[in-house]
Amino acid sequence: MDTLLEKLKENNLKNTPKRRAVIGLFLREGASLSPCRVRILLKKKLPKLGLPTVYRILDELEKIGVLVKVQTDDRKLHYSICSMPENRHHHHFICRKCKKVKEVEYCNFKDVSRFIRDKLKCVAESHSMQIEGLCEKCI
Amino acid sequence: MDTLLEKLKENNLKNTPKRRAVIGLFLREGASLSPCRVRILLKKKLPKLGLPTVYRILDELEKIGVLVKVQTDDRKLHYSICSMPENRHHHHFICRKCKKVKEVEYCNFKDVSRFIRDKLKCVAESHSMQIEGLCEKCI
DNA sequence: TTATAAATAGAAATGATTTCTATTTATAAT
DNA sequence: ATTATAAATAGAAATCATTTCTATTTATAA
Repeated sequence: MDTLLEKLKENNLKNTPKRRAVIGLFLREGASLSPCRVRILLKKKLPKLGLPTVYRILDELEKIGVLVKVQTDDRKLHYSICSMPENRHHHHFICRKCKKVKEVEYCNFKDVSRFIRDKLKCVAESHSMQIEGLCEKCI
Repeated sequence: MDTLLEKLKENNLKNTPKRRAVIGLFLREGASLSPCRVRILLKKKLPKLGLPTVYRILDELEKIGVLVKVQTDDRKLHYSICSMPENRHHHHFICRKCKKVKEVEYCNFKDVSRFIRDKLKCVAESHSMQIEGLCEKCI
């Protein structure tokens, strides 16, 4: 938590109660959350927290690397906490039951891009992968 | 084209001018298109084509396997034609310049799911991957 | 040719996300 | 501690993709 709060300062973002609450929530939940869900879960503690504020906070936290966007089938915004050190490439596993997100430090970009080059004559520049399944607890 | 039109019949969908036009468009373009873009591109030929109709046609064509949804960063709907025989697992490469979509018959799901099982103690059930880059013509 | 269900147009609703403005607050300098 | 300042926030309103609804039109099988 403290490390994450320092990140705010490093990036000239003020340490406000709402930002702390959002970070704390993601740490507790460990799951991917939509802006709407974030608001609902913080409703009791922060009844005046507005949805636009939630959107802005999530956006800021993503920009400084505290959160990551997670792709979902419903094409809505979802974020989860990101504990991976900056710029360390990785993917995400999401439990389809409890929505917990785990970081996956496995990648085969080399093989993929070789395939793209040899078979399609194209140049792969980036890729993203989402893996869905059941986590340890939900199996 | 004829193969695709047969698919309509197989699935009890009528062979209408609008459906033919949409399929034809995707065949010509070979790129991923949003519903809005589909409408714009067909405006001249079908001035009365409504957006709700486009949405419904795209949805139907996806359900019968003529089109596939393509994931994009903007979290909007995008489709592209799918020439891969049913249920043959594959991924998609999208050119970031011209938006052309190419099917990628390469997958490393075995390795990924082994990693998920051994390192995270989770069970991977499905995954999706998008690869972005430059196609032959746009390099 | 006709009867029928399916397909469509167009208006309207929905709902996520963004923008805007006035007010409040964290923080650095005193 | 106080104060000045820019940054952060609330709340209303706008935007825009997507969906729903209803009346009308059309493809197709008999």
